Amino acid sequence: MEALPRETIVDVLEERLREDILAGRHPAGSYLPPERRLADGYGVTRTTLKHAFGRLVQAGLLETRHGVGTKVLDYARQGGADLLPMLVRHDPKWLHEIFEVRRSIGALIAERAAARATRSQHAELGRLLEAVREAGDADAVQLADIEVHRALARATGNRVYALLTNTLFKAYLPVRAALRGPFTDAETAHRRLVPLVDAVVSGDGRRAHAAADTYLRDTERIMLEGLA
Amino acid sequence: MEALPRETIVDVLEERLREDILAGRHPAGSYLPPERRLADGYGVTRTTLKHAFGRLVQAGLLETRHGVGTKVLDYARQGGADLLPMLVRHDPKWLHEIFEVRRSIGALIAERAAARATRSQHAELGRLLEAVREAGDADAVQLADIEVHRALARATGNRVYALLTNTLFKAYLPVRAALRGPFTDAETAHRRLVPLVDAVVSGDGRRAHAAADTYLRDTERIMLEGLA
DNA sequence: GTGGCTCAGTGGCTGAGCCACTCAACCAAG
DNA sequence: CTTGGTTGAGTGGCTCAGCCACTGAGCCAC
Repeated sequence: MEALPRETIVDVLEERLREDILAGRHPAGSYLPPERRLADGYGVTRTTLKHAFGRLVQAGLLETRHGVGTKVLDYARQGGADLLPMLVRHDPKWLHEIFEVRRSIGALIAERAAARATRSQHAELGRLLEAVREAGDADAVQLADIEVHRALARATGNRVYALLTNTLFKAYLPVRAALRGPFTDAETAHRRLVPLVDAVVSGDGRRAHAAADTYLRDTERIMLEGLA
Repeated sequence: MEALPRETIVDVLEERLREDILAGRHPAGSYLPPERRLADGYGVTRTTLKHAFGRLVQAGLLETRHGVGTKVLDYARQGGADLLPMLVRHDPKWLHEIFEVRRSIGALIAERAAARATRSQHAELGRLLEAVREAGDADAVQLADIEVHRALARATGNRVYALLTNTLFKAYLPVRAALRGPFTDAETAHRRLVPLVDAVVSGDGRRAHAAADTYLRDTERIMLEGLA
């Protein structure tokens, strides 16, 4: 088992604030009510509210200025990719756009990985691929699959790809359970990955690019079917 | 003028903690000292420390568990792209890797934008391109240039590209001043952008892809020269 | 062994309070 | 009039002391 999530007040408050902002109840460019009043409204302490603010500030949703107030930013303009988990939870339509980007970048990563992966990275890919086949349930298969893609990103030799991959995964992690379609059968999931890993290990960039595209299109289609 | 940054205690503390973590003084997997002791050590209140913690938790550098402690995570494994600004500040070597990714994704964006941009987006690109020429100093040129790229990302019709673009810009924003090389002359900067915008407006995906690649290689080279 | 209890240690959260900053209104000097 | 300084209300930044809630290890009764 893995120990997981506690829902703290700050979590709930952050969620609530985010919803209020994304839903337009606090339009971009406007100022939030003063902290004392807002905290009062939500029934929490100012300190707690500020903790929630801190997260939203970092995410690019808010901007506080000492002595002035807290301004709602336009996330499309100021926000970074780390907003995606929030945005997906707020409106699943984002998933389509995330998948499209994932497909393009995934192909890019496969191509780079084919060109640059080291021997030991080839071996690691093999091990992780095998782990997909041996995973117990859909959940485990999905996680094993993610590990393969992480390893591919590492194999590019560019750590930024690894971080981007993390970001995109985090984006649909909140709705992960609804996207298990491609992973219900370990054997099938494994088979679907083989051409991609093969192409990368063979060092053929073009083939790796194509294989990644195929793989991502297939899994994407199945995932989106599962949603409908 | 633009009103900007205040360096608050939390900012400094966050920076300090981050350095201590990235430098390995708190290795991944280990636990930080208890908040009370750590706050004492840094000479701040526990509340303030927790604000700094909050940011690092969100960035994927720390994980707190009620009743247990605060664990240092492996950012390469858990961290998202929003860590990049921190990482660049800690070690400028990251810039090379960021630039490589920016080049690949930039080309991707240009290609998509060529295929999908609307008439009004074409017009907007024209306006923003003109703004580059008319910008006053290197700083303004750089900002105008960024706006062109933001508009390109929007023109893909996929909002995730816009967020990714923001993320990558934020990554080198902390060292922006050192990367002004390509923007010292507005006329030159403008001329360099023209083929890219032209290709996108013409709707020729292949040409847009190539033009973006050329543009990004050129500016990248000049920026990195400026660093050395 | 097994299960329940206790307790020390940890992070979560509070509420009251002071400090620092910003802005607009006012006012006096020119 | 214009200019420049002062003031005060309102805001976020930060502290402090303290209680609550959770975890895990050790103990104990069964």
